Amino acid sequence: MPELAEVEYMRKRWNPGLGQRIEGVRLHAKAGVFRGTKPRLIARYLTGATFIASEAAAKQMLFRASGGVWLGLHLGMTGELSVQPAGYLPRKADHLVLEQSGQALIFSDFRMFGRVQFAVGPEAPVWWTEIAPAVMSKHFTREAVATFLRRRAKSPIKAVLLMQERFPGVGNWMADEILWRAGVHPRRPAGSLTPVEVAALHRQTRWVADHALKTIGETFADPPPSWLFRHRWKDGGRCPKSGEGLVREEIGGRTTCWSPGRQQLP
DNA sequence: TCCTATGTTGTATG
DNA sequence: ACATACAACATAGG
Repeated sequence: MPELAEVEYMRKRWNPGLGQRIEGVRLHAKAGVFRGTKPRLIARYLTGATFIASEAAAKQMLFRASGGVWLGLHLGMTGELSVQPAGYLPRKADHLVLEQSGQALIFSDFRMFGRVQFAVGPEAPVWWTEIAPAVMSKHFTREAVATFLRRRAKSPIKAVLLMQERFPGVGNWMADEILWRAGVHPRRPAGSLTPVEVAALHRQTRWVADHALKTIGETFADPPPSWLFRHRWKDGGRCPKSGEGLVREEIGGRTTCWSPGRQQLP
């Protein structure tokens, strides 16, 4: 489920816990989402700490608690955050539960492609600070995109858009939406795009991120029917701009949807 | 039973 | 060292 805007929405779901003490921690220490961490240490440090602030970047979230405690969450493919009433009994996929007075903050992920990260210290940990600058930031320039596409010249542009080191937060549906709006065929080699196409790709990346945050990121509401998003999920969909049938094929290992009239190979 | 799924990551190959 | 391609991870639902 989660790309840039879905992640932002999920981050805010824990807002009711801000300013509240974490009275207890329940976790599934052997769950794959804790790979590379020491779950018992996480439980020990979080217990008694106060949840202070959170932010999202790319497809990740960072939760800060008192005492220099930093909790990172990645939702993988099926991760979710929720708030449940106090006394809630964790279910199978509820791998991390932060108990507060009157409520519990839940991280669940049945497929366990998500992950938990953890650090203690005065500064945000490197696994957070090394995330690429957001596509809405001033660092995401047309020139940076052009340089990156040149370095990945032979890969299909669809696969390149999924690379988090340059397009943080872009996932499968966003990549298709961006290419559709830019009028670029997903199978085009990244190095073959003209300067005009690179400019369009850069502009549409920002546009899609901005508008997804305003719809999905705020209320989890679907974007309007004018978006490819609303038509791309199953066979038989029609292009909201041209009305022609959409095509779905696997590109770069991911199901890809495009509008053949608007997005052509040379 | 078989296929698909809004994501990464390790590994093999060039 | 770098770029590229793809299997693997784990689970549910159609």
